[in-house]
Amino acid sequence: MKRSSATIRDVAREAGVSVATVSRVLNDSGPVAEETRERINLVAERLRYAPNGAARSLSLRRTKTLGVLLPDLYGEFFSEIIRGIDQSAQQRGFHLLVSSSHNNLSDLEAALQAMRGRVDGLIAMSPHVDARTLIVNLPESLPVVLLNCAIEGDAFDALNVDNYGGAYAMTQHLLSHGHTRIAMIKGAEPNYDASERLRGYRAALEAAGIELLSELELAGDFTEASGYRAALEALLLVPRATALFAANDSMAIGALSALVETGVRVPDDIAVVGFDNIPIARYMSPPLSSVHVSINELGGRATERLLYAIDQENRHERTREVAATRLVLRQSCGAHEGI
Amino acid sequence: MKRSSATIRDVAREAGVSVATVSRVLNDSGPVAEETRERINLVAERLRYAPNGAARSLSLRRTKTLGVLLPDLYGEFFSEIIRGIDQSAQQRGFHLLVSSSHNNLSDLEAALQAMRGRVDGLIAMSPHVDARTLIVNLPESLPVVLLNCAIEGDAFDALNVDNYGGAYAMTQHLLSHGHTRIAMIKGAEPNYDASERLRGYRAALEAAGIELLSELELAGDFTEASGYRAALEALLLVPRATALFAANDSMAIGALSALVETGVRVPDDIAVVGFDNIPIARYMSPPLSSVHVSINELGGRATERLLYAIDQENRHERTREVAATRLVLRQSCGAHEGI
DNA sequence: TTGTAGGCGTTATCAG
DNA sequence: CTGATAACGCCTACAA
Repeated sequence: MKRSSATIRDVAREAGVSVATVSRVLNDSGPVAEETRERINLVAERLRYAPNGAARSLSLRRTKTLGVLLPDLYGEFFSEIIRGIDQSAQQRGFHLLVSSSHNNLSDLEAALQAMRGRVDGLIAMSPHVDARTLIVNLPESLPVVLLNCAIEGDAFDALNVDNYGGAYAMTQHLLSHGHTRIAMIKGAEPNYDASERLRGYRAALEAAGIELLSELELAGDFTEASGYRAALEALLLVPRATALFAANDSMAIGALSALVETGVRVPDDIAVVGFDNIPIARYMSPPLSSVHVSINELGGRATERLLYAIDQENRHERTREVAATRLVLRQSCGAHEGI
Repeated sequence: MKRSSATIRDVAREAGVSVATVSRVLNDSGPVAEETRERINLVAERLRYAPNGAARSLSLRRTKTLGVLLPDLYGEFFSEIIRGIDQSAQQRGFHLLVSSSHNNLSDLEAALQAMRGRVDGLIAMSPHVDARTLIVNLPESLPVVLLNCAIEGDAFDALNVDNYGGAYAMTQHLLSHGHTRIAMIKGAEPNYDASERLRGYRAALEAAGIELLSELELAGDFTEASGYRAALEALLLVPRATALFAANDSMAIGALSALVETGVRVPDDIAVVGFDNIPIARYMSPPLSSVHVSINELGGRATERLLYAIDQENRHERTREVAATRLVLRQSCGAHEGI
């Protein structure tokens, strides 16, 4: 019973041929006599031979795997996005090397370093990541697609959600239904999505000639718990806000829960809306209105872009793409009844 | 401007030393004069040198990465479990090669093959996977931890949720509160979790001397949508069921939604309970009672086990571990009011 | 159609 | 302390 597994040499020896021939039949490159081919296949199967990935990558200079850099895997948003990435990648025979939860910069740099020679390209999604860090830590030959990052310059391909536009549109919608005291539950602070959504909210209010009140901008960190707390805070405002715009659905769901518990009716007493339109939003009670983002499509799109960049050996134009959002109006904002 | 990135040779040449010395300072193995060490570090930094992972793995015979095999990444359950795995892995400096969405067997086999030489160990979580497939497709030297798989034999380390016990306990709880007509929304069919949970439900009913009725076992597939549909079906039963036990929380949430929409009060008219206790369960209205599973802890635990196996070079006893569950009773089952 | 040999980038074992 | 040099497992000219 051998300790380590069969190599191409073992197969060659058993089949009485050279490694070159074995390699040829396994990748069917080059001509091989039908008879030897069969013999080799048989031996390979018997020995349960499978090529060693590391050796293969080293020799071929490509790994057939994509690196995915994430901030943290919490919640449905990320699970959806990875899902989108994985589906597209798998379709093209690529694997995923994921690395998440980078709180500090050195963690991130370490992860970046470790990707070297292990991936053919990289999808980076840390909202904290700035381009500089990436440029410094990556070989220029590695194709990169930035997903939802605060981008500066045009060194990378980038894919962003229209956070600003979505927030603007949703705020405008609330305004058009008579709300003037709209509170926003903000996202985690140094986050790009968070600040863009806040910017959209503010811009819409200003465009409507409504004064921005800092008391209406409530702290949050994208978790249900923070949405819950923020909603309780919102109830203390005088006069009370008539609408609550959470920077993501998780917080909106937390807020809904707080309101139900305190006997505040949604949407009659207060309207609630979220952002992302995660699958579960539709099943809340009342069903949650939200700014729809095609999350897994976003992941898929990023993968396509990356694979293209890899095919072109990075000799393509860098482009920036902004994924549109659209409002999905359900009962939580009272749109159905028309306030 | 060089096309490909710097190798250890480049660093050696620039610093006027041999590759061996460079390797020594980079991994600080072996003694090196302080002066040369500094020089090498400087050059390495200037050249932005980072060791090639593939070459490193090939030479060291270990990759510092763990393979993760998943059925599909849908929903909060999987996102939580990967999160748990990733956290533990990262702590020990390991990366994750994930591969999911294996519908057919050949996909799975391909993924397994591709892991060869790319990972130091494997966490497999497909509820469809049977041990045979794994054994046949993996080199015996690769440590494997089975997570929530239908296991047979003792060829692998295994970690399971106490699906049976949890379902039994929850059913018993409902029974003890006077429910006798308890409907179960089943999980996706060939799934191990699904069948174990069903088995627990049935056993509890039988133990209470209650007849099993097939009309009370409703089809589901773990998605919110299927829970929604099942709840509507349940309402058609005569006499109506007084409690609804969904095989996971997503379906329970779908069911809640359907009940609210049709004006059926929970828990007054019908109790609803789920399984998994995903983070969002607590924020439903009414808050969802569920069988708690420490999901991300489960992932973390699996990782620990795998890392241990790797450390022991697989020369350890295989063990099977069952993670306990506990009931988390919130308002959706009326436990607070005591039916 | 097949085999030989060199290289992919590192690490590690020897001598010096 | 440092430098050759042989692995690691695979692919691919180039020769035969």
